[in-house]
Amino acid sequence: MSNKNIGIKDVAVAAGVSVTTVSHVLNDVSYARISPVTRDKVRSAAEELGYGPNRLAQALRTQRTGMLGLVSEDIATTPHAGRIILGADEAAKARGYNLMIINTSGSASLASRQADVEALLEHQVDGILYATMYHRNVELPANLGSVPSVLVDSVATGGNITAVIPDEIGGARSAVRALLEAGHTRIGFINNTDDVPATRHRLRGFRTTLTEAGLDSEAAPVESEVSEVQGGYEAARRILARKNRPTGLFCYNDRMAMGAYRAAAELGLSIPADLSVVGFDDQELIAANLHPGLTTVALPHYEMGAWATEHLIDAVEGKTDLTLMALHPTILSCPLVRRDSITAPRQ
Amino acid sequence: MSNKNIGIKDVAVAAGVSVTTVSHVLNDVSYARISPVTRDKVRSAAEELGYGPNRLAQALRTQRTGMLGLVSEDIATTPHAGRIILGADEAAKARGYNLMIINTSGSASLASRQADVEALLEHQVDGILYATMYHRNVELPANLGSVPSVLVDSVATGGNITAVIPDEIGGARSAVRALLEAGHTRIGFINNTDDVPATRHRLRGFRTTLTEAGLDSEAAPVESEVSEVQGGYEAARRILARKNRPTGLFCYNDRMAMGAYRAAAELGLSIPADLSVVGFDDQELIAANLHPGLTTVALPHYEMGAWATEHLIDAVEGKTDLTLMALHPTILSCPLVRRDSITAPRQ
DNA sequence: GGACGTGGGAGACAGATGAGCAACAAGAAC
DNA sequence: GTTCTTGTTGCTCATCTGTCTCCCACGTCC
Repeated sequence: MSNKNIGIKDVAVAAGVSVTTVSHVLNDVSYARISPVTRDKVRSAAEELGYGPNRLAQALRTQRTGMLGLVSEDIATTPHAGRIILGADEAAKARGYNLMIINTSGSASLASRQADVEALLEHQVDGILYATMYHRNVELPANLGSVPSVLVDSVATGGNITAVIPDEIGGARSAVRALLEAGHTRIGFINNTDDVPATRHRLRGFRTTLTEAGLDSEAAPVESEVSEVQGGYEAARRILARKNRPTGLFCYNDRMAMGAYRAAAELGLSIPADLSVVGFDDQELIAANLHPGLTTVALPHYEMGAWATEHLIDAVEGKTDLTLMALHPTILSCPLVRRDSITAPRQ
Repeated sequence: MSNKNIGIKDVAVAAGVSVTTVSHVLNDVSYARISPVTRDKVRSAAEELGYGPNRLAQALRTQRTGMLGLVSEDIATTPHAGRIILGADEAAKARGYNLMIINTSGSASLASRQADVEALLEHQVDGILYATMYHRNVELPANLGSVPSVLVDSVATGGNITAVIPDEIGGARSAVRALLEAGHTRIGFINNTDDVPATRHRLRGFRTTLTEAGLDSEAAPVESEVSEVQGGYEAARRILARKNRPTGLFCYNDRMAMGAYRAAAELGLSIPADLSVVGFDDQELIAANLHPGLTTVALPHYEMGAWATEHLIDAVEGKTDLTLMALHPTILSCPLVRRDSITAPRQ
């Protein structure tokens, strides 16, 4: 209930002490020697007046605003942004920081990205989180370097900025292993056609896991399409039309898996009895609502947001040297979320 | 590329004038009389040094931070939040403001909401946007009143705070009209069981539109369930099992419509040939990806975010008196988004 | 006359703002 | 023709915003 325009000096007058003393008491300044009685007077005066500190003035003096900037791509179009923001917000709140958010578009010009960062800088944010909406290489605005910053879900083209990304390969391996463990020996992969790291990494995870299991590429067909429902449908039609069709299907993402569901339905194949399916992304809206529920690999967006914030704050407070972590991106694992789309193949 | 720690006084030294003059020039102070020559000197000095204003210091003096607080419910769990944020961010950016965002949970205690607002207040935000994730009545933290504020997607229990909400009734009417215009005369409604305004309003829109069309309640069955895919499925099974089953179905939301799709498929009913369906919400992930694409009613989240921000800034700048608008919530229309799930009924 | 216990004064942070001052010109009074 | 008045232009000084922090002051008791 902090009434605006109640300052430290109003508290000082009410408590009958100087502003210095109020500041000392309220901030628990270690070297200040003030009697318990006075401390009480100050504290209760502050309470009664509904005093709340003016963080601006504090910041001006201490050179620390307690604000972190977050520039996030495509806030509205993907649910991933929300999870990053949530992770960042909770981590920040836990340490007394707040988030200033600016949206940018994945296709925004470098100048516009730079203007976004500039706006954050003018507000004297203590650090900046730069979040992209899918794991890829981005060119960063130059002014980003003027405060500690961390990249979320991508790595910089130039390198040397701390970044946190998902373990695409590990996620793909978990997905394929789940199929393997259920007993499948013919497993197909429906991949994306975009040339992004995820495309390559998920494929690599798929391949190496099957190779290790002794399954050759004959039993591991791959079809690629645009990573949407329609693409998934088409790729699934193709892959399921093969002579020796796979009994397990790993899909690049949940949307493509949704397309695969439709393809299977049209072919009279029931999931999971005739075809086991695994997705990627764990988009609740899809994965949990498909019938049967889609087993999929979750992207650690919340965790990346929290990790990045945690370490950014450490850097701001001088507890960490980000440049040391900038050599290699930190990789967070992608856990498998089990639902009902996998079972043992008909022998 | 504003280097930090370059201040107005550095510019003053470089330009060979006083800081006052620099301030006058850079802010285009109307009453300041400064020669064009001096103005140029100042501006180019600022440019060269990469000067950027320190908004904190400005704010301390002017009592205006250029920051708006946005407390948003459940950022991560619904795509709606993202659209509100986007609308708010773009409107704010266009007028030189930035957003400070705090997440809260729909189920958070009043004390915790109050703490969120308090944090915003300590940062001296100029105004606050309070966004809930579904249109309902909320109890607001008391300290919200200390700066101009606008409610997004809800109305306050106490009333008298400016709010903007979607036109649920109009949206429902559009949905039903679309079915009517396609020639349907037996139209069912699958409703939500939660007691929220949307439930009542969509039902009212449904009823009045049909009554106006001369269709009695016999031809307009309603079934209610929890507003998820499963609930939609169950309600659809019931409604489609009726002797004279409807040929058109209006669903409370897209998730329930997704359940209806499944029910139809199981009954061998093809959409839209045997059953036309309309949803509500326009959740892209579902509506655009269902097969056939779901015709649905869009909620104006982006527009509400933008409207609220626009008017909040007007209030902050004294161009509007929010208390005048607080008497009745502003209602934004919900447009119908046509896809492929409606056609004429088989005669 | 130190040591100790208590507390206060005066910048500084970065910039905004309105009153005020110097310099000069034109017009007026003598 | 000199001095005074008045006005205008161009720019600066002092002060203010709310808080922190270094340094100093005052009184008391050994």
